[in-house]
Amino acid sequence: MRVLFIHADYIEYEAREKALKNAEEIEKRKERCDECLVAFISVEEGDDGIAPRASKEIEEIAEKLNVERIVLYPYAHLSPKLASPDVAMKVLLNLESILGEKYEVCRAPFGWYKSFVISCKGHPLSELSKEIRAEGEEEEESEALKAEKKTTYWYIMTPDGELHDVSEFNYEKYPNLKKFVDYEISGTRAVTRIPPHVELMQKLELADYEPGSDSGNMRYYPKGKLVKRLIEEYVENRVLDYGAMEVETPIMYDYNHPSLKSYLNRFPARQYIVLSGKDKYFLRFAACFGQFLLMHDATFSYKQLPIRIYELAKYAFRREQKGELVGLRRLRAFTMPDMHTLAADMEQAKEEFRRQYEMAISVLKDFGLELGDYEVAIRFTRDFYEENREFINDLVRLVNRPVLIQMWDERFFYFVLKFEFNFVDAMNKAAALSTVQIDVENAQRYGITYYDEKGEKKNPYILHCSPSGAVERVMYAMLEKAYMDSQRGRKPMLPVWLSPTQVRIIPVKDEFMDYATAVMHDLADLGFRVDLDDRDLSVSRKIRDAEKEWIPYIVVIGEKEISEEILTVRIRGEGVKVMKMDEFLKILEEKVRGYPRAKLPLPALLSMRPKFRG
RNA sequence: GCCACCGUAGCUCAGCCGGUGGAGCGCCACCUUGGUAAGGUGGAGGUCGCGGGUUCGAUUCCCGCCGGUGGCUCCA
Repeated sequence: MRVLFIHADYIEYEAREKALKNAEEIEKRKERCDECLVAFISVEEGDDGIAPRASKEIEEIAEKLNVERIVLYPYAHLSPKLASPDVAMKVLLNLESILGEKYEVCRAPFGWYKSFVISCKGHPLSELSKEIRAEGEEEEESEALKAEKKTTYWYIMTPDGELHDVSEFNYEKYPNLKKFVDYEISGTRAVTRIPPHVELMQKLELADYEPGSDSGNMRYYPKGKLVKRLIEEYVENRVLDYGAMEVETPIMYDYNHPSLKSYLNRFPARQYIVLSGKDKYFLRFAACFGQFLLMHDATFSYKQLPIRIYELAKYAFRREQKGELVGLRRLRAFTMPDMHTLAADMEQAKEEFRRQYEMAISVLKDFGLELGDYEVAIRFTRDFYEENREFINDLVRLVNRPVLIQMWDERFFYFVLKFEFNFVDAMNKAAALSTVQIDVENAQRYGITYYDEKGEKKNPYILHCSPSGAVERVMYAMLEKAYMDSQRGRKPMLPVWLSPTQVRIIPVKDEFMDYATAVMHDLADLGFRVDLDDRDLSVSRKIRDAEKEWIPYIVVIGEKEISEEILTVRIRGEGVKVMKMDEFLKILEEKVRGYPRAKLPLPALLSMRPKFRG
């Protein structure tokens, strides 16, 4: 709430005409008040419960000025983020009644165009403005947080189903789990350097900051765009194979939509707001809304369940705090594969949960991320655990390693069970990748129903699943992992199917260019991403550049290769090997089989490529 | 959002206590035709993040803003 205070000799105002359709009805159009404190007030978003606090602030000033009369004057122009009229009205009425106990209060009518004349006293304290923060809201939030902390229990569960105290567990064999636990519970951080993946995303010309946009909205260079698209395609294929139906839903939603509103209000507002004329919309922060609204209108029966729908939320928007944004790890606009499964009952929900858990493991594996690169967290309510011990144990047994468990006495969120796979990066920070949750709340909130055996309407359980997590975050994890590999003396690289250039051809002299070009075309025709370094540079220099690009296969072509019809291939991380073309093709084919394919994202001749970054 | 640090050529960075700026890489030209991580010579390129202030004079000092990074908070 923003308030402009004027200590006045008098104020006169007159309501002229309605500014809002639902302006309040008034009896007396004209008012005058002498020797008073006038408070021009803008009620802002989130001010719902602010009246008691605001009245204290106003009283304080009134006391200092020693006035008996207070004028509450609704004045919208102090703030760009006004509360809705009904909220503002409520707050003003509240203020009026609280202040009315001690002061004579005039309240100027709400929702009218008014003319006014004011005489300001002009002494040092006679004019001041104040921003009264909706601390009530913050308190509530921290109360909820405190409550969560009070009734949260942390354990490590071993594959035998045993729960161990987090502080007593022996982490010797699981250093990453230790890092993850520390990060989760105490939030330990002790590093001061640019995250490795940020330097890499720039150096490899994958992605970069875009200062022309809002922070946390990235640009992708051709190579980065390719990698991103391949990841998206891959996840999409997996989800469709799993049985999901792809849909597309809007990226913005009515701020005042009833079901959406109650969902939004459960959390501190972190939305991007879009104004369309006078109407307010928020940008989606996940694909949930669109899919829920869509399923609300669908008709289906228990025989069709489970039903799975999927969308690649490009983008999902979250206006994270400035200080939280980092490279590709935490963004304000990101790409989220989001699948929702409607399940008839808890048994079916559990069955799906388990299958999706396994799918997530397999998906990450194809990005080169293995158990141990990431740690498993499983979170649930105590009730759920009591009824499903064996089910939980089974999840831990499946990964065959200790898992972080968080258990709540009460349900704070919309889910009763959730898992995440948390990647532990080079700076010992953790970031969630895959996740699945069993939602027991939103089917009701959105009025999603199916017909059961008796023909009665029932709310299904809803599973939220992102088998990979945000696409940008997958890129982040791959780059961080590559960096950690290089620290251990291994050559950093992306999986071959994701490498922007899979094969680089380097002719030893200009005269071999025709032959080299022919080799390039042979490979390209088979769907591999091949390019050719035709620049006027030494062979070793070209090799160096290719290595810096993490190219998995470098083929040098000279006299020997041409006369003997062989290929000399420098395989990343393995060394130089001489082979026949068909042998090379076999190796390549094996590396990309089953993965999405795409064309080279840049001109095939290196001499034709711009430099996007240094 | 709060606190701290940083912002000099496309990139990475040097520039002491105020007197209008340098290197390497990259780019362009020429020479060089090369065999598995940098061949040589020359040239172009800068409102020193933006806006104010102090000063005869500011890249340098002060304030504000923007952007990046780290910490706190947060992470539906």
